[in-house]
Amino acid sequence: MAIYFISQGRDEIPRWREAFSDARMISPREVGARMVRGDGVWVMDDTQDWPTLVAELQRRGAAVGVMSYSPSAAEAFRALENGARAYVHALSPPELLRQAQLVILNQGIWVPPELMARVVGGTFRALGGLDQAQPQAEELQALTERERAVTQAVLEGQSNKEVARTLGITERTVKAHLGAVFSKLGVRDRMQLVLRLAGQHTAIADPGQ
Amino acid sequence: MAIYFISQGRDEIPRWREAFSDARMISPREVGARMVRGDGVWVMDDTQDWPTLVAELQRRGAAVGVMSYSPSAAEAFRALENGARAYVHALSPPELLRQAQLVILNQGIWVPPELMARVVGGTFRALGGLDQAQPQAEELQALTERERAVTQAVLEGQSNKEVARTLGITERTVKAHLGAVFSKLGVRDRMQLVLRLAGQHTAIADPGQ
DNA sequence: AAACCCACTGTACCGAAGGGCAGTCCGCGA
DNA sequence: TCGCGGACTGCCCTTCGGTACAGTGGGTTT
Repeated sequence: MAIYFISQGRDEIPRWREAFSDARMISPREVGARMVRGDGVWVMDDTQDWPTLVAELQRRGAAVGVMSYSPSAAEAFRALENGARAYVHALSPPELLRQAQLVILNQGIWVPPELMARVVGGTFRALGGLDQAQPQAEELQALTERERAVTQAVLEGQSNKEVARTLGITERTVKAHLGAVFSKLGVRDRMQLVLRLAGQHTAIADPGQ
Repeated sequence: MAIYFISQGRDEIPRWREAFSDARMISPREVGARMVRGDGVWVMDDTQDWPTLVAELQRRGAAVGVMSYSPSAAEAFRALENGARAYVHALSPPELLRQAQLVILNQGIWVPPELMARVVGGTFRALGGLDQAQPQAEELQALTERERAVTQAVLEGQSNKEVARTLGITERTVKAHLGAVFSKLGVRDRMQLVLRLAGQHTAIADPGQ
């Protein structure tokens, strides 16, 4: 596993040399031939067309980090969107650089604390992180109280017999409720029910076990 | 630096114990008094009011990760919004858990590859470099080719008869494969199978060809 | 050649799941 | 008062799901 550093500027950064003593300076053209899956590559943002380069390296399995002398949230976004896993100030202390290096080599994302909130907050919502969560909750509104309770139990993997016992009713009644749920939600059986509502159980009122 | 684990469920996860042998199970009330700045805390999403707990722990300087049996983009978002630095499947292989642990202790963010794109934005081009990091793929690698195919179909809600038709085999054979899957993954029936692998079927769709 | 894994199939059994038909109780609105 | 919907139940039936027992055939390893 090798570490590479790419920059348009001819001089390397002392901090960086101090942080990664075994790393190698390399040109944007060379890196394509040298690097292998799992390598770490740090790209300075003064590099020609760095977003494209980052995307390419990432696609080929490298853990890519972007460095900048003048960090900005906008540029951090561009870096991350192109597959970079880290975005740091080029003059960060060596310990911090090593830390970021460690993180990205382990499939993590590293951004400066002050940008953290915007990275996790902004994009996610913009992309609709909550996409189909609402529709499902609405679907459940069509169910009666009892039907929801039965559905909840089924979503926990309980059999009809178990549901009957936990709700204090007969297995036949459980089947009756479930039948209503199936037709209301337009599913065939309990399998398709859990498939449709999987991961959504937190949205249903929790009976408290 | 200590590692804590918080869950409402009475049983701890073998995977987790295997990953962090020196970690300690702790209750939501105890953790406030015990933990100090820099500690790592893993919170299961079955914990009462976990988002608030996560926010509080994060505010006090802990590296917090959230675990779930049924990961979803929406829940990952909630976790990160509340200050968690990792969001992982509770049944992830130990190496992966240790990896995530390492990342969050170094101020990084760790999310499953399939959620990465949504956290970071843009299209999912992270696939190439991350294929070996998929937790569920790990889980399924113990299965044979045919067993995976059957599992895939079942995870789409197909009945045994339908699976048989789509794979061009007898229903009896489907049952045979499925039985093997059950025993290998330690589940009782298809219900448990779906509950365990739901939400990840997209990830196991392609390794076929 | 023997041992083994994988894919595949049949017969048979039993419990789970789903649903039709019928009926009871209760509360609520017209 | 009647009608209606929700919750609840019994009986009965069919299909589905899971498994035990019992193989066959192909491929690889020892």
